[in-house]
Amino acid sequence: MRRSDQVAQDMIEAFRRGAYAIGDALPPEAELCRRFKVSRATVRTALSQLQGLGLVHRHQGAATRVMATEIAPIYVHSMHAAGDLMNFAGPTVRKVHHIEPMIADEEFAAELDNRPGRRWVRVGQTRHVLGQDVPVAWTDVYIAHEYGDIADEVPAYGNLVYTLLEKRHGVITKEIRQSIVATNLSQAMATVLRAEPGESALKLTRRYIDMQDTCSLVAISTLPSPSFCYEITLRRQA
Amino acid sequence: MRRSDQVAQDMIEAFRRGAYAIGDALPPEAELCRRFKVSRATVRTALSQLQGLGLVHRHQGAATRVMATEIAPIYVHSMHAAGDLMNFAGPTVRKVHHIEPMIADEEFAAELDNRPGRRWVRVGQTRHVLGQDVPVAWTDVYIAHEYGDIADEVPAYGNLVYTLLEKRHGVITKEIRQSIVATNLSQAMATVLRAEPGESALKLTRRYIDMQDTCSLVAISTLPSPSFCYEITLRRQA
DNA sequence: CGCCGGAACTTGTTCGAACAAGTTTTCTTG
DNA sequence: CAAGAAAACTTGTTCGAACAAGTTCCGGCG
Repeated sequence: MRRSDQVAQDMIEAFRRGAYAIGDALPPEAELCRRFKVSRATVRTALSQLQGLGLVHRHQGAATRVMATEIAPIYVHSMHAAGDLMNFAGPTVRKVHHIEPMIADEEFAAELDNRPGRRWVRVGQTRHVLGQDVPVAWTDVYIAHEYGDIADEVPAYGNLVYTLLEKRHGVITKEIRQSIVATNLSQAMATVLRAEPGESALKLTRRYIDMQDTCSLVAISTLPSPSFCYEITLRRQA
Repeated sequence: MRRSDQVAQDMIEAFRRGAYAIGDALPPEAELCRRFKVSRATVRTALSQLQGLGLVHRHQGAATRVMATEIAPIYVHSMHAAGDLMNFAGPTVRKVHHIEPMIADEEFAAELDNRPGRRWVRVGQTRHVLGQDVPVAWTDVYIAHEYGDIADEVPAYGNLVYTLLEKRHGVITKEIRQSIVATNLSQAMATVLRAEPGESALKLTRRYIDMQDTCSLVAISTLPSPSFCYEITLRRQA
């Protein structure tokens, strides 16, 4: 175990024991060095960890103070937009199969935004690992009719479609709601993805919500089982 | 301005200029020291910043590699630990079926932490919606042998197991890595979950990582298809 | 040809030291 | 006594160095 981890753990234990009250000043770093018999670099690494856990507050010149004695159990998942939304093994490229206007019927609206009769442009595409012929996913991208003009740009666009919506129409995506369900491959889907019908697959639905709480972009991806694993890392927050 | 900030800024500028392609290795730290005429500590501080921005990946022994050349907008998903990790419709209760020691063979270690021969205690359990007889999920919880004593406490413990690990042994969970794959129900699993064999299901694997980057707890859940949908909302950060 | 061990290389951790920069305390002075 | 200046103290940043630990590469051996 790293020495800095040992120091951090000892201090967390001391907090738990009630050695300090909230607001109390910790001993100076120099004192902690003597007490734990380590260098200042090690003490500072340990204090950084406590700071990261939200246990202490540090400020140049002032003593380190206790903010909390218990670790608040909040985890965050941060994600770089273009990054792990579609996190396959390595970069993938898009191959557009068709672009067509459509109108959402009752049933279909439930999949999109619960507004039957709304007009959309559907872009059907596959995703491929560079150089590979077999696709790793099928995705239907639904673009609201009023922004449908960007559909023609999609085939030659390397990035995710929502960034195009932002560039061309200034529609800022405020949040992304993603849901994941398991499904069995349909006959048609199995043919496109070169897999067996009935095989298990993940269905990812992503709804992009803008500043007006309107959803103008929906992407529904189907990913055959063995080729895909959806990973998230949740980090403890300050 | 701090020297480390200056170095970081210069490197970000170099990325923007296209000096490196994605996947390229950066020069070694020693080379960067010479180039910027600063100490290794300063270079490392700057590289940490780039890492925090998601621009580079660092790993002991291997060269630092470029992950992205532009700083992408970040979306965060924050979550209360005990909350939506297992977010079914309403609260669920645990029902423990068996507790047994085991040793990870080659194949199984791949599912856990890639350390064959490590000893674990397996707790097999189902989850039930309050008052319902049919389970909504089967979960195998793997506890590292050195903390195996907490296994006996699990059946009567209402919370998630990792909080027990924290309480009894002071093992702080720094991050949770969750992966989701689609699978078909095995005969045995179908029987327990009262479903049809071959039906699609989600397999959730959660690895709890502590401060030393060690994994001492793994939970593998199987959730039959229609009863479960995994939802996340990602918000743009301020 | 493939496998394995070792050498070379790269990043991670810790040490001791010095100075910079901000805060708190003490003391001087009006 | 109060206000301001100085001193003492504390954390922040950087340096140089050494060793630990992991990865990559190359060459020898079967």
